[in-house]
Amino acid sequence: MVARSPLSDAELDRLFRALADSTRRDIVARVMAGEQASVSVLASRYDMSFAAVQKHVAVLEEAGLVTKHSQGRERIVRGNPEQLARARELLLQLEHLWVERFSQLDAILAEPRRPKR
Amino acid sequence: MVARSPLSDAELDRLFRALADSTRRDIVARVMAGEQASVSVLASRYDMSFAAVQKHVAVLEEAGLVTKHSQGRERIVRGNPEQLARARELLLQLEHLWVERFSQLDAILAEPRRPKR
DNA sequence: ATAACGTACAACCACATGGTTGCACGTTCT
DNA sequence: AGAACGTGCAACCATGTGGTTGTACGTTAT
Repeated sequence: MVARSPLSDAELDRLFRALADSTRRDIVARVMAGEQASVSVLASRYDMSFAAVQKHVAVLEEAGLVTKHSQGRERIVRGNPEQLARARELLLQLEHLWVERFSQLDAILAEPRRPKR
Repeated sequence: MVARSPLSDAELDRLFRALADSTRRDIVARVMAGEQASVSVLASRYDMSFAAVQKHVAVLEEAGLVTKHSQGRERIVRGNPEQLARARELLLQLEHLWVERFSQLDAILAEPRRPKR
């Protein structure tokens, strides 16, 4: 159980926005799976220009989902699972609200008499 | 453990896109928490026009995160935690790829001699 | 040295997004 | 019946997004 600082609204916006594109989700999947991936190698996998893929990687990097590391003239893209965990954490919190409402409901039903409105 | 059918790329796009806005995340939080919420009651909470909030609710509805139910002249907005779970499931799968890479790595290191390249 | 490669970035374009106002229409209240 | 309310939708606008091509620049290979 690692203590993770919560993300700001703007960071969450960027994070979920980055995940809202199938090409970017695919890139994340590849780099998380450990594929040795320079930007151009990634680009060769998709039916779009190098520049387009480069932009996608930049979006992922700004969202913190990947990092880039210079290696000669190449930039190697690596996945950052921690940011995935943070996104997941938020979803879990939202789901938790759903669960908690029932305990609230129970409390209301346990009242001797509930006030009208 | 409920068997959930996987979402299409387009559905995932809509789902994460819907979550990539702090106003929408806040609406989700409210309705998941069980707040009795017509569209106009929700709208009164935010510093923007009714129409803007109505659009946000529409985006959430198309993403499957909320449902609307007629009640007289009002439309009551309810949260749908299942769609949250599906988004969370995808993140978990991506994180799982990260974990699995190490077992792959272990296998490679366990090789008597690894081929160059 | 020169060519080829990998990357970054700017300019541009079509379209989506998030906001606005205004209007139409069904429902509720007097 | 008529006023007020709640909602949906269209038109509009500024800005963002996802794609393109072209250019520049450092790194590697010949």
